[in-house]
Amino acid sequence: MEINKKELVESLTRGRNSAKKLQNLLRQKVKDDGLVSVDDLVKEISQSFNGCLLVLNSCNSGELCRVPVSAHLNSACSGDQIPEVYSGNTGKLALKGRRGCYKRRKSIDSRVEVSGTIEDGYAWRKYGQKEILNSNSPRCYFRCTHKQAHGCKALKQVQKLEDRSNKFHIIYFGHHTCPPPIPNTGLDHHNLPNSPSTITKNHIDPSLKQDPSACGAQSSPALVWKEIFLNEFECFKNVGSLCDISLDDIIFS
DNA sequence: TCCATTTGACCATT
DNA sequence: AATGGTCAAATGGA
Repeated sequence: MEINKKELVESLTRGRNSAKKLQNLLRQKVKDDGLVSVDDLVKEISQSFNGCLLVLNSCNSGELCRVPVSAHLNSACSGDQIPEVYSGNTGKLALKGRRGCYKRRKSIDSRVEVSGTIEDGYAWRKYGQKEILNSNSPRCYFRCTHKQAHGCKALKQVQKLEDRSNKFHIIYFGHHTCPPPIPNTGLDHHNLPNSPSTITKNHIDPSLKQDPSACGAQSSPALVWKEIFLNEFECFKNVGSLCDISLDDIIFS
């Protein structure tokens, strides 16, 4: 695999520097004084990772292809503005009058996978399905099963690819704030249902019923960003040629 | 009874 | 007006 390492390092360095600035902003709660805005930093970080991933993807290696999304759902709306509307099934709270008063998601905190399986270990609940124009396959919408229990805002969209590869185009939005899944072992795997959308929280973590508060849902913004970079770094490492780069060389040195 | 899925309707965005 | 994302009632399975 031939990789333009210099270009990668430059792009990662830009991302690191921007991340540091953003981290300082978040830590010190420095208000935007006109020098650098949070939005600019976020955009720069995203573009930096885009550049890296484009270089990596150009190597055409591996079964799994992960690229950032730049063309999906461009909007200035924030997911935080989505009103909390509980399911009619629970009967806890139904803001019927506000139905549809939601905002489309930002594209910045999203990523794409093309994979032969839609299973990722997390428990997802399907909340919608749409026929998409010029596509034979419907798009399915999933949210984290722990959305109500832990306030986890992770979402994903799954659509079968048009070709005959039996692969799926998966778009993830947001990051899990619920407990991570138990790594699959040979013993555990056969206990999981076939469809990830039917994986219940008990399959993932049976202890949740006893201690629903042990989820770490109150992550600080700085920690959330660090988690994002950790995930991306693991992705880079999996490609193979960056094994000689340590995490400390990339992030938060 | 509880929870997940289905699916038509609603509504924001383009 | 078209499109796509989400809601929520209805339904079914465990």
